[in-house]
Amino acid sequence: MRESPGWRALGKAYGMTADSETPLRADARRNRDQIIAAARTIFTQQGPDVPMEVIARAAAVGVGTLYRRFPDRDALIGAVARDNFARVLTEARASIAEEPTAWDALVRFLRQSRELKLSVQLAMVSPVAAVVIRDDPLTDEFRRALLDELDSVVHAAQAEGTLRKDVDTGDVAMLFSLLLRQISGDDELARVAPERCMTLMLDGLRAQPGSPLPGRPLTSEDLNKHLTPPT
Amino acid sequence: MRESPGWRALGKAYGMTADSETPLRADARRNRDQIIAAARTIFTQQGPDVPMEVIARAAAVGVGTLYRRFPDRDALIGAVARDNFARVLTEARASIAEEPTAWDALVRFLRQSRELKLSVQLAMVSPVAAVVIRDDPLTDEFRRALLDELDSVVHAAQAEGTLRKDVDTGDVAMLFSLLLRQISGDDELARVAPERCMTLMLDGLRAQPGSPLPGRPLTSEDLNKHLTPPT
DNA sequence: GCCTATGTGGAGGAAAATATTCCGGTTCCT
DNA sequence: AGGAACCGGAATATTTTCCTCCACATAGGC
Repeated sequence: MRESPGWRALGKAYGMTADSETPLRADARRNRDQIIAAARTIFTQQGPDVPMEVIARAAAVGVGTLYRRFPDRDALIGAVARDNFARVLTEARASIAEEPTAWDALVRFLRQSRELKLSVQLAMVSPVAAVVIRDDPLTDEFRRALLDELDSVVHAAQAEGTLRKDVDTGDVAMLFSLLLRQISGDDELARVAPERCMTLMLDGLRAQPGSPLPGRPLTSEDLNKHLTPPT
Repeated sequence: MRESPGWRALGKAYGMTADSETPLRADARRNRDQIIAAARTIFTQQGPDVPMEVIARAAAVGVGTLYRRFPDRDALIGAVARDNFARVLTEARASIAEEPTAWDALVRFLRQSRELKLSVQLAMVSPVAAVVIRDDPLTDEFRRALLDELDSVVHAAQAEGTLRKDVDTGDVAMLFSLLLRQISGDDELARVAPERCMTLMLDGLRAQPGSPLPGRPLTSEDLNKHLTPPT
């Protein structure tokens, strides 16, 4: 009868922010991290509506363990969101700090960041997750901080003359949020296409265009091959 | 016991291509069209995995009617796919015939075509639908014809000098397939964003950039408003 | 090494979502 | 009018998903 009343509610509101309650046994902590890592991957690919068991399997853990650590899906989503937003923020700051120009920082940030995908997915695509995020003050804080950083790069790039003046942070975020959905399959097309699209989109953003595209042009024959032969 | 053996298989393979079997009573035909129309809308928005009853309701029809006309989901998907591919093909040909330049034809085709969205969704995003399409010779024919048309516009635009030379039909299709997923919600952001993205992407494709963007720049504050206040 | 609080896996029953059948009643067509 | 074709949706079957529970395992202080 260890559970005092309100324990669950507290856990759900603030999550396990490292310092909460008893400091988890070593293996428990490891499992918890695996769960979040697995959920991060799967949420990115399939959205936050996948059955809990899928996540448990991917984390090499029993469903029981998952439920013990996260009382319901919302708790899990919340934890993943906090973790993910923090990562994105870190990446953004690193880009800004390490790249010579604002444009380079922007490009690096957008290119390297698979994490960003998940953030946008959680915040803007999935209605369920959006609610969870709105109700979690910590996540909300991360989100604000992130947007501040983005704002500063975007405006700096415009001051540099590398980013067109008729867009703003919202446009940039929206544009790249479109890279969300994966093409099904795992052939060359599915692998190369996102990079090419990314480059084309960056050319669209740039004040003057002209970047070379990676890979070779994808023809309609490529699409055919993607549709027909696998089996 | 009207159903001779093989009837279902035949119906599934070729679908009701207007001339199949007995020519359907008037009300039946009407209902069938409503079903396909409804399915088209819903598939576009939510993908082809929605419960059958949702489609029936949207078509103002009982589930029974739906199942009578389409023995299973695959049959429905097949019918919608044929209908949709045919529409896209028509739109493509109209664009090519009526626009003065290849670039204009391309832009019009990509802009106006909500249908295209569904085609790409069915053919490339949903694995289930992809299988159905692959197994249906008629749909396959449509798809080839469509890609031929696309090929010709793309190459014509390149010959004109309006489309960059380092892309091909596959790139164009992929890029716009990204416009698939909607942002959740129905506020200004959700309404304006797609158009802006479309224009940015076209700028990225264009040999020289410079189109004015519709609407006003979306700021990070716009994103905030989208996330917080509704209720 | 031993002991116990803490943690684990996953079977299994409850609940929800979805698919599919069936038939009394209605509508079209000649 | 009259019969074949068709309709709606309640009822039933099936599948998916959730979540609890407990016999067994392990970490880690002593």
